[in-house]
Amino acid sequence: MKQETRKQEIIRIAAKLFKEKGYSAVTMRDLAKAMGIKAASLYNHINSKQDILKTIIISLAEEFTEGMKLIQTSDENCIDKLKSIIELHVRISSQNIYGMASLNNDWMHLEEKLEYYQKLRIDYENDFRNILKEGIVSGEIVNVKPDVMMFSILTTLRSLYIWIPKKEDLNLEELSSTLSKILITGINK
Amino acid sequence: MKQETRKQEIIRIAAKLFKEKGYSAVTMRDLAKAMGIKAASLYNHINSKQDILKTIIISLAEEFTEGMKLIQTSDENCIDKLKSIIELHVRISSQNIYGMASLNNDWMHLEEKLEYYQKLRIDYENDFRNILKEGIVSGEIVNVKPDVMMFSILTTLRSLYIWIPKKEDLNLEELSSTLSKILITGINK
DNA sequence: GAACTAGACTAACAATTGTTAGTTTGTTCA
DNA sequence: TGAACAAACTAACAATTGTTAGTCTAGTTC
Repeated sequence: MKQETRKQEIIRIAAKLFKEKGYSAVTMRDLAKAMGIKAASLYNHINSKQDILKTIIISLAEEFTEGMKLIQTSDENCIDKLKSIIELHVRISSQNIYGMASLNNDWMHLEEKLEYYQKLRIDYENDFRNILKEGIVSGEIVNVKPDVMMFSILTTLRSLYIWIPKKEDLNLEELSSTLSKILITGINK
Repeated sequence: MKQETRKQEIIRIAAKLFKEKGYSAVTMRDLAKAMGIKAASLYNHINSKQDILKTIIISLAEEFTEGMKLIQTSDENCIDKLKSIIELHVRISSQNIYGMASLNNDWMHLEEKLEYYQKLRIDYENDFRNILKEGIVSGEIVNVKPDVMMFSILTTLRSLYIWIPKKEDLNLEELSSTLSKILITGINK
């Protein structure tokens, strides 16, 4: 088990505060207080507030991109690819509850990395939509608007970070399979 | 068609800015600039920045609560109640694209009205969950965890404001029925 | 024409913001 | 012992924050 550096600790605590109040509402003095030090001391470890946000968001976005590339190039059928995407989101979200909040809510405060982030996001959505479209062609998936299907599934997956911490008895595999059932086969009997 | 007061105009423009950058990142000078006036002039019409947020969020939250009460006390079956909830969200979200962003992302910056908002939210979720539970008992809805079902459907509905503005050719009734199909009967063929 | 009103303005405030410079403290290792 | 380093500190900065006080202007009403 690798020891957490002071920088990593600052970023972890920052993500927690960002989740509670949003990037803009968290001051460097808030963060320092949560670390038990003075604001100026933070700058021995990090370059800027913006840099913290960038680190949190970009590392997560790249993790999703890598996961999607693996799924996309696998030889699973479309339904199984969808299940793999659901597992990907459950895994990353449960491991990064706080960071996921920044990814979802504070990406617009990225500065130099904003364009790069937006490209990753658009590519991810395109890959996702293409899997659905393939499923429609192959007859695995119903022929309704792929945009609406993607929106529905993806917003649910993107919001997992809100909901996971509220469940005491969390079994990740069980959550993935329950979600797969609901998202893929619906709730109607 | 009632004429919009200056106050309502300020609130409308504020909601638009809040959607783009979040409540905390929007300054009164930003808002004034968007209105074409000076920051101090805003205070001829509104009491405080906080008051703007409160107005946006509470009016929307109460609109949802009223809608839910009507659906809850109707004599529809559970699946039809769900469809009515979907229509409720599509209608309110499409009429208040900007305000919905504040409702979803900036509620934690409410001050005196925070508790009241949270009560409305919890009550709404309880009503929603109870409809699902009734559907399970009556055999209309599959017997999987109602919490996960509610989370899945509700997060999709709560995110409509992100997605609706991107669709040029928006037919609200069509969107409601497509969403009903996807959320209720799933995407599997 | 006088009074009133809506709605803008300038100027300023006290507090808070992210950040820098320079210094001190304690620990590690040659 | 002494050099080196990580990590904290104090003090301060220039800019920005929400907001107030007081004033001016143009239109409406009596």
